[in-house]
Amino acid sequence: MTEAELLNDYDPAAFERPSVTVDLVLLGLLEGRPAALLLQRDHHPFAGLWALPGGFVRIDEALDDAAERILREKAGIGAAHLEQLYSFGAVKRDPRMRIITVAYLALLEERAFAEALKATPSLLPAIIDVPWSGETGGPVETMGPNGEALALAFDHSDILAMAILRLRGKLDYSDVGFALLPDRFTLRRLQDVHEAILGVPLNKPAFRRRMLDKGWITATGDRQEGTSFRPAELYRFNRPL
Amino acid sequence: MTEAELLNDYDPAAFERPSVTVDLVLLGLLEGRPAALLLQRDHHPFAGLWALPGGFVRIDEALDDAAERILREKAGIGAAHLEQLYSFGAVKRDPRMRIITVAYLALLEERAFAEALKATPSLLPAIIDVPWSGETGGPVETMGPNGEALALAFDHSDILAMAILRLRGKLDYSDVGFALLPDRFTLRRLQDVHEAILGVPLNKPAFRRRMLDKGWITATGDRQEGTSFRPAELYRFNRPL
DNA sequence: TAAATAGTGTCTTTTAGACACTATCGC
DNA sequence: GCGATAGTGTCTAAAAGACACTATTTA
Repeated sequence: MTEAELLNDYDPAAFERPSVTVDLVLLGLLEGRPAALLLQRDHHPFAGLWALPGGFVRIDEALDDAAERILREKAGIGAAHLEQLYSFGAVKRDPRMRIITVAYLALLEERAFAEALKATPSLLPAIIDVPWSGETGGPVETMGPNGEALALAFDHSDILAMAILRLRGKLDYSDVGFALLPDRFTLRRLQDVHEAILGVPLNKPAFRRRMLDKGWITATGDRQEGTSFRPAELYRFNRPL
Repeated sequence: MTEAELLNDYDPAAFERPSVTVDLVLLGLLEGRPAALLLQRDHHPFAGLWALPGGFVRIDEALDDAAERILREKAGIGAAHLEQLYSFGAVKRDPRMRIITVAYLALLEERAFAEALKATPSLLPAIIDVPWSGETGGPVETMGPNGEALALAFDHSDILAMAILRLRGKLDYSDVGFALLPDRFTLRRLQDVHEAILGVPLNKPAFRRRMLDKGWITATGDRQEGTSFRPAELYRFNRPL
């Protein structure tokens, strides 16, 4: 290693710096299927295509804080399950300039999903088509409310695919499944969530047994209202995992 | 949103940019225990403490490429299992300036581990103490060859903890366990790797059954040599998962 | 009582743990 | 044969899938 290289190694000013953004996968359920909130781009590059909400990370702002801020600013949502997903750093992922993006996954329950749509009407809920491609997440397809395919900007379809993959992996041993549901929910709804994310039907008795045996949920004693059939019992998630 | 804010949203030059680095967790096995290769810092900040090898991401270099380059430059290793771990972006994680780091996990088999030590003698193999803290990864402790505790610079002990956590999570359904072993290995060695990473003893017959039933490994017909007891059969990993 | 969904009982299959047993090598 | 580790057979326990059955509500 030459003296110059050694210096470079310790002198950050010697390197041109990339921009860093945070992009959010705002994930909720639409008609029982996983859906992400997207914005249509009206400028170059990728004008007309759909993109994840995002923004630049400020110089005095932690990554997690940037994600929370963008969640607030772009979706009007104060709190949600928010976790870092992956960082995307291909050189030409943005044709204008070097931008590295740190993708975050935000899980919105029904109400928060609806509120985001109201707070920011330009957000479009796009259903994510989740084929059962085994554990290895194949490419995902995105479609608008009328079933039309949506073309995504940048590498955002990769980011979406990564989000689904992450969800699948964590569904069985973490609390992510509950983050998409309101405080009180029926076991059937919980199973719907799992089936939507996994893209595969599950066995009802086995599912109920698993959920109850894990001690994750507690029966409230209350029941669903407004059904035209036997109302299901409402359960609550036991916060401390 | 005001006009100025809107502009800022699309004008990256309006934001001061952070530096971005890649840090590597060079993980191998030392005396059957997980160990990471560390460098002692000789400058401020954290002079004297131990740190993960790392370097700045160049403006025309993808994140993955930066990780590979640093693997080459700092450890003299051409190829290894390399995967992105997590991005660390607290504001003051480096007291000098804003640096966001993208941590990568490199899994080195015995031979590569030894070669890295030869190529870069300043690397110290530090054994990572892995208590069985359930699935939630508690803090990890690092110790030098004489069993003395090593203090780590920056947030690097968080990064190490994340690496162990990731390994544990993927051990059972991915090929990471094999990345720490040479081409041909005995079932006992494979079980040792799993036990070292999980920090818990495993059942021998069950372990063998699992590995063979999954179709991940094939018997070579050859046997270990140079033992003073019954030599074990050598197996090979079936690359395509 | 019919329709619809909630919720359960139980049999089978699969998978994992326990543990002792046999096998095979060098010496 | 001894010491040491490789490798297996088998019982038991726990978990998951299949599938039909009962239960409870509204209309």
